[in-house]
Amino acid sequence: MSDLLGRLRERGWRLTSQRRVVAEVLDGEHVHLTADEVHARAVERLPEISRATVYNALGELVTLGEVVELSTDGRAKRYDPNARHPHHHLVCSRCGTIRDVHPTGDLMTGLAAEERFGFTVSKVEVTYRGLCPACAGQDA
Amino acid sequence: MSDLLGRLRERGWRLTSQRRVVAEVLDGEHVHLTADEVHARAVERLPEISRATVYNALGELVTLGEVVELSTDGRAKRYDPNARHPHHHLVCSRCGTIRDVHPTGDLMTGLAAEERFGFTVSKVEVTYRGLCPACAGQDA
DNA sequence: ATCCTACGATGGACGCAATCCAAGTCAAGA
DNA sequence: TCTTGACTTGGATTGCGTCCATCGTAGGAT
Repeated sequence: MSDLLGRLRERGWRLTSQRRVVAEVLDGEHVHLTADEVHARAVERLPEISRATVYNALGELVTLGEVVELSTDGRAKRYDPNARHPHHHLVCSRCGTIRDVHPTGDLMTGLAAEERFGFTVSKVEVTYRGLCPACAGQDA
Repeated sequence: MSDLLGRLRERGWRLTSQRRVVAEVLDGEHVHLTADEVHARAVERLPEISRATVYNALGELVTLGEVVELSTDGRAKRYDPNARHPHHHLVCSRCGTIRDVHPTGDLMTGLAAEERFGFTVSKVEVTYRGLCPACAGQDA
């Protein structure tokens, strides 16, 4: 994120206290909050902020390319602020913990031309699934 | 799917007319129906089948490993019957069309040990995104 | 062929995530 | 300071999925 607020202002984003708080909450590595979690943290700083506003701000940040939306389980979407440094995800199948990962190699070349069905392919998302150390520890 | 019903019977699956219809609807390549779409098609053959039953049957087929659940867009989950032949997906960003693809290369080796955060990684899902020929055709 | 019974089906109520909307509020340029 | 269009609000609404009490039935036993 670093100078997210500066970049947004340059793009003509009207800077309200609500938007500022949402952007501040979404800062750091391995941050993958749901909209409700973002709202809960935003409320700590700005008690009257509404859910609708959080949804609006998140949607705009996604459109602007500053945040990526993840749906790793069919439940609530999660918002990842690390959009400026492309990466993939490692997800615990039991507890849902998510880590950012940076696999090596060109993932794009694996898909042969005759397997593209005429699509113009523009990006690849990779999700590794398994058990995190804590969940692998507990038997069963 | 081929002899899905036979395999299910061997596993002690009680074969009801409802389950048979759900299994029949989920047959073929590049089939990625939502639960509601499965229900709609099932109703054509068995008018009184309920949505709850379709959800139950789909959930069981997923547990049995005969069908995989996809959430490519955060909207309704989709059900892919091709679970016995592992594959990945190519999704149109505009219309949502999904094709099965089989990329070459070992996707697992790309993830360095120090990038695994102690996880025991058991599978990898790859989603290619882009525009299908029809959507790329229309300008805008 | 018939009976039994445990497992499956039903459908309406419920819950969660997300979106919509009309009315009120405010950031930022003049 | 004023003005205005963009933003915020919260309650209603929608979409997707699950739950649950009741009814029905597949398939083994006789």
